[in-house]
Amino acid sequence: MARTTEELFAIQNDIAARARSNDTLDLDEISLIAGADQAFFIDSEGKEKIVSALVLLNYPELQVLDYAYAVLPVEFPYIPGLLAFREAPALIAAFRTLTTRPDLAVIDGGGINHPRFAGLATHIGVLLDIPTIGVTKSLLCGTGELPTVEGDARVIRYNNRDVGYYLKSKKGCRPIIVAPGHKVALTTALQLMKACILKHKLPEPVRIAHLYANTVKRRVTKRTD
DNA sequence: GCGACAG
DNA sequence: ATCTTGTCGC
Repeated sequence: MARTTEELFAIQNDIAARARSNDTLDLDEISLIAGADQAFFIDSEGKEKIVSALVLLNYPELQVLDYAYAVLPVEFPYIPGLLAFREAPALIAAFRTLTTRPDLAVIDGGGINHPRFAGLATHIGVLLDIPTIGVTKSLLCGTGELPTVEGDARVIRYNNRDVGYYLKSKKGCRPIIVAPGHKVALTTALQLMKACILKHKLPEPVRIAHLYANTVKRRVTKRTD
């Protein structure tokens, strides 16, 4: 049976309480990073489906080592603040197909920069017990100045707490938002994402995962006659 | 009550 | 997120 908003809020409060804001890994212990992103489509039966795509990269080289994905029916609507209940199931299914465990997962979605400090990245990190960082292109909540110089970052605050950063990743591009998800410190999240910016606005893990999500989507929606 | 609101 | 071609700028 469907759960009430109060129950979903309670789940998020519990996840936020279980989330760790300190580093669990030393920077030099990170060698395998996962990037995650989702794409949606309507199948031949008119059913809405979600594609959760994962890409594995070595670090700090950032070369693609492997890909993985999962396609599931969508059973929850998009509601700001409750994104995890819509996307986490498929994302977790995709992670379960991996034979190796990444040291860190960069997820396209928020982290602790969330009304209840439990965005998608935090949700996934706590449930799968992996260090995570959330990256988004727009803000759900919080405030912060917008950096204008490439490479510069400004803290984002919410409820009197530092919850992430605006990062001017490239000239001519609006700043992206970087936030800790689970088991990664605030400054470490920023440092790592800066190291993952190559020639594009988005960090390599999520940028490539986004491309792969669309590749899978096109593949599964391609007519087979 | 009104507006804002990750993907 | 998704519907969609070319085009201007870094």
